[in-house]
Amino acid sequence: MLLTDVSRKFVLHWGEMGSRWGINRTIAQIHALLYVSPEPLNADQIAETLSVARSNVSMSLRELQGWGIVQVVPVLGERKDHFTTQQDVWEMLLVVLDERKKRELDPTLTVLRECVMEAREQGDTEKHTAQRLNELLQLVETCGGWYGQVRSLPRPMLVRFLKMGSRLRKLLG
Amino acid sequence: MLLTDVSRKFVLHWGEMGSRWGINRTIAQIHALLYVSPEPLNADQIAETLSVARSNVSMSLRELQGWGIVQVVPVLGERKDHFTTQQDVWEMLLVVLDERKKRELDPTLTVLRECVMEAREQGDTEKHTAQRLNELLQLVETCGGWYGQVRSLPRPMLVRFLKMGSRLRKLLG
DNA sequence: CTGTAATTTCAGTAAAGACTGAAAAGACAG
DNA sequence: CTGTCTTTTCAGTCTTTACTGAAATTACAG
Repeated sequence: MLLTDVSRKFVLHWGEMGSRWGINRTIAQIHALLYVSPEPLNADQIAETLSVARSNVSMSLRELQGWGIVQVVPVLGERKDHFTTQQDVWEMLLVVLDERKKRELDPTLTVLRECVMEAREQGDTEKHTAQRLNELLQLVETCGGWYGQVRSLPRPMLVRFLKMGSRLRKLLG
Repeated sequence: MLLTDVSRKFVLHWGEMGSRWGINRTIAQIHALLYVSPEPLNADQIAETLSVARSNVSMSLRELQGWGIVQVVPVLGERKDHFTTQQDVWEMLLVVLDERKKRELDPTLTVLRECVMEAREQGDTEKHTAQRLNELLQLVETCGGWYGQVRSLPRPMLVRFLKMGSRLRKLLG
């Protein structure tokens, strides 16, 4: 299995972007590879194509499955597990956002709430801190709530909403 | 300079979150520290409070200034540079999003456009790749365009928009 | 069961990223 | 200028994270 020029370019860039957003480079590359692959790949093919150890692929695939963007598919007449990724990019985006919300935003909300409470208990000593942290908490809560709203829109409406461009302003104005 | 319990908790958490999003832990901690500090701090104070080398603080502050979320403020009767961060959290969020768009989304757009073009040049060989990459490109373009729209709303309208919760659905329905 | 293929685990190692301290450069009062 | 205070740079080191390969485990056909 050899990557074409275009695929290689994409896979490398995707890996790079991943690592800038706190996602392991190899994991992002595997994801990219599966995304452009016309058919499901098995772990050996992935390892060979990306020149990484078989065991590394195994761990990375498990991670991707944990994120919910890669799944095992059976291939007729093949004993090895084969893997694909979501073909619908919007679904993929939402799944990733959900996961990051759960893993990072929600814990931050919890910590901020605790901090604001504790700061208030300290009275005047922490008045300023309480103030600042509360502002941040409001922001995070607002964004989280908004995301929940958007998330619950039926898919076509969501896409329509994002595509509506300059009409957004009119709508609100 | 010793951190209070609340501040320490917040600073540590913020550092942790930063590193999950591809931002150096120390840099995020410095940002958090400045955010809760009632008055501007100089580099030595920061270094002492967070127990990191003075030189590290220097580099990190420079990075934060590059992101546009920390600035130097002169303090009367003080020779050393003092630093603060945006007090308006919304402004802070937008500045960070702008910067990440510029650094990560825009380059990705460029690469995807190139890839789609190159794939199309290959004709049938890369038909599938062209297809997949184009879908991704559409997604990124849509999101980028949408952000541009939202970004250009006057601040109060933007906040109102994010806070509007369940009315969003009605508005679109 | 037994043997073979496939996958996972994990201790050890390699690579990447972050940090330090010493030295250089810059700023500025006298 | 000169001397002092401040900031920056960067080579070397340390820490963290990622990766490998050998061994253990699992899956399953015969």
